[in-house]
Amino acid sequence: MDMEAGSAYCRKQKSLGLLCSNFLNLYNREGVDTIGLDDAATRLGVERRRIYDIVNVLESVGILTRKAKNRYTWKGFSAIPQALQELKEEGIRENILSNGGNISGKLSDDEDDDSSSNPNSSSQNDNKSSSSVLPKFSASRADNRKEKSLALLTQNFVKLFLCSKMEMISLDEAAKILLKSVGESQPNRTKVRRLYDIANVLSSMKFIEKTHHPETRKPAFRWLGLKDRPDSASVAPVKESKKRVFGTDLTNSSTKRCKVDTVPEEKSNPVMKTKPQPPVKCENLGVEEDLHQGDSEPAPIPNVRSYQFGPFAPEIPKASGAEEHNPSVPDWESLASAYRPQYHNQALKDLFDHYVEAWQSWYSEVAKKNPIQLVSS
DNA sequence: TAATCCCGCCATTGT
DNA sequence: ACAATGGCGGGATTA
Repeated sequence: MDMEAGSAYCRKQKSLGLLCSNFLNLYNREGVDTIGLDDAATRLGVERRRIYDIVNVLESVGILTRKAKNRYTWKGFSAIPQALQELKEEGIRENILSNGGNISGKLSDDEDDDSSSNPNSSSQNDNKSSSSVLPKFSASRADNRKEKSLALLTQNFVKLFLCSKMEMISLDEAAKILLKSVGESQPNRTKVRRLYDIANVLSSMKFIEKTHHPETRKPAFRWLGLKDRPDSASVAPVKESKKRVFGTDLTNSSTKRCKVDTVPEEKSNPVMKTKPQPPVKCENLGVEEDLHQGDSEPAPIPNVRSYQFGPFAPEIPKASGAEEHNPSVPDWESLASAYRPQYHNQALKDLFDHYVEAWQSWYSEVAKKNPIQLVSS
């Protein structure tokens, strides 16, 4: 029975990784400096919950910072090197894998340079209470929650790669190692689930890539991080114009999986809360709908929709027709340029180009200063 | 079947 | 009290 007509639910189109890619190329353009969660959710066509996931991991890597309620500040890719550097230092300092017990308590978790301290203040600050004295382990019961946060898990996961020598880790191992947090015990079934989420978004940014353990054949992830780029050489910069195009919006969403639905059985109770607003209006987001910034773009887009993988979907679908390149994929840059060609979809091509460009600029930024160089605070 | 991981309920925390 | 955040894990989807 059933009546699916042409669209079947496809989990991959709703993955966090893809969502992350969309998020990135939606906000990674000049003019953007602040991001509203509601706006993001609407434009990307996903529920708020998912935005929290994305934002949390992106913040862990320095791309964003929370500014206020419902609002994040876009720092950009250029903030990554610094963040990773600090993450690395922190990791070495406290953690030290292999451990011996656990990461010494957990004190400072956040990183980021943070702006300088307020210069203002001429003197005694006022402020209310300054109870924090820092001594006394204040293992606040409250912060217990943060111990398990996605953000922290992300940072620890990254630290693991940054500090440890092993460069191929399976999520199970990672979960086990990262279990050092306060007396957690037991199986971390949940933790692994979270790790999958994290791995997906990190993969979409190409920080890591999925592979297989040579021996075990078991799936594992390899750190790509900011691979040093030897000389630019490849990648022709700015090939075409098209700096900020984006008229097409690729939303995930189309055919939901939904939970309670029209089940042919079961007592459907009255009262099912279900979602208050299921109207997933996804289909095509307006091309013009938009908001601040006068981004007027004629948007020639021919109605895109199928589109199956973002420019950075993990694992390149070998669907490519005529491609002659090694499967090893050592460098993204070369691969990227090799790929650029055929894309029947104009919009997709533009989008891809844009991303490549952004990535490039980020790389050059990184290239200027070695990643392994302590930055003077 | 095992590996992956989306979805959204609902506990927390913020205002 | 209500709104914003975000653990958590059931179970659908994929490999």
